[in-house]
Amino acid sequence: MGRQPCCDKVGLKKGPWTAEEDKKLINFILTNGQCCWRAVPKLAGLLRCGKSCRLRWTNYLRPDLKRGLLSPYEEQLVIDLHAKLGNRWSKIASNLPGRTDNEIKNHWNTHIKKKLRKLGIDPLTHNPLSTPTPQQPQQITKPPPIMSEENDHDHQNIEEEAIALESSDTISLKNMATPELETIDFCIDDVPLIDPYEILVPNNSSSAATAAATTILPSTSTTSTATTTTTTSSSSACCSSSSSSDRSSKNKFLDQDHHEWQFPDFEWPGTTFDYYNDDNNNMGLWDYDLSSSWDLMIISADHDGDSTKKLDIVDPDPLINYQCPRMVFD
DNA sequence: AACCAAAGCAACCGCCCTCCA
DNA sequence: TTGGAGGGCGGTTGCTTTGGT
Repeated sequence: MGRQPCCDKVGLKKGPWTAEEDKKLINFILTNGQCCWRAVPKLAGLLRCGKSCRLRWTNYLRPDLKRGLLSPYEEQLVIDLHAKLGNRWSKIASNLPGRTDNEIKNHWNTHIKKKLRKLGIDPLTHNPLSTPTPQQPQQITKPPPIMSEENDHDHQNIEEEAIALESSDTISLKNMATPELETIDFCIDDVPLIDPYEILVPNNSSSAATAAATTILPSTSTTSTATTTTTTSSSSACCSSSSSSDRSSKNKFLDQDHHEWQFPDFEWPGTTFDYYNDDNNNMGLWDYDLSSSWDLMIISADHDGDSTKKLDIVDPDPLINYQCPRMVFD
């Protein structure tokens, strides 16, 4: 008995995603959460395979993704993890918040492989290709800690995993949670892969992506702490876009008459999809200015006069005062 | 300016694993 | 226990961009 294809491919669109398709998918996921990818294209009005939708979301549209090149630190971490785990990109990616397995895999194939070969290292075995390279421990400036409360748990996992990986010869990631910049001994096969001038000095104001991932929409919880789930608990987020505490009658997204969630149809800030057109190819829709993007989205929906939309923005500033459900991303 | 090759990366393919009835 | 469904994962493809001539 043959295995059924993941979907009926007849009439389905393939190839690059358009802005319109992205918008539909984002709209759908934000409204309904992630659930049953096979059903997503139909429900979202997309002529795509469910698998394609999932990949597009996880690899490109997810709000907690970092964009842009891997930092030297991340690159080094990838190399070390690859030495231990091999081509298990998802495992490697799980140690790099905001990075996807696909992204890391691509980066490995296009950049790191070459870099290692240039240095006389076999990218497969991590052993010298022919003539051994003189080995020196190198120091690398560690990145700014990701210490917002909502991803504390995530961070803790990363730290634990990193420490677990810390065998005799590799990375010391202890004290990652320390807010001050430190240098740590960083010895991956003791091959210096970066020059000192290549080391980025992290900005303690925290990464934009981290900030973006921090609070997508504020919780209606009465506590002042904005909490967001970690990026790994996919099952808990399935088909849920809010926590139980969010489901209070005070929630402005809750249709009081029908007891249903009402989300606005929204337009992304800008006339066309600005997130495709950033100058640096680094700042995506979800990056630094995410909260303001959502701000615009909410305000826009609020002002378009559509009575079916249940937004009731009382205090647009600060954003934390908005009465809207917390979106759970993973 | 035009052409070509190489590089980069998003997306696809198909196998594998896990869950559940 | 078994088989189907759903999703995850790694490898590969092919389109787009970039750089060189």
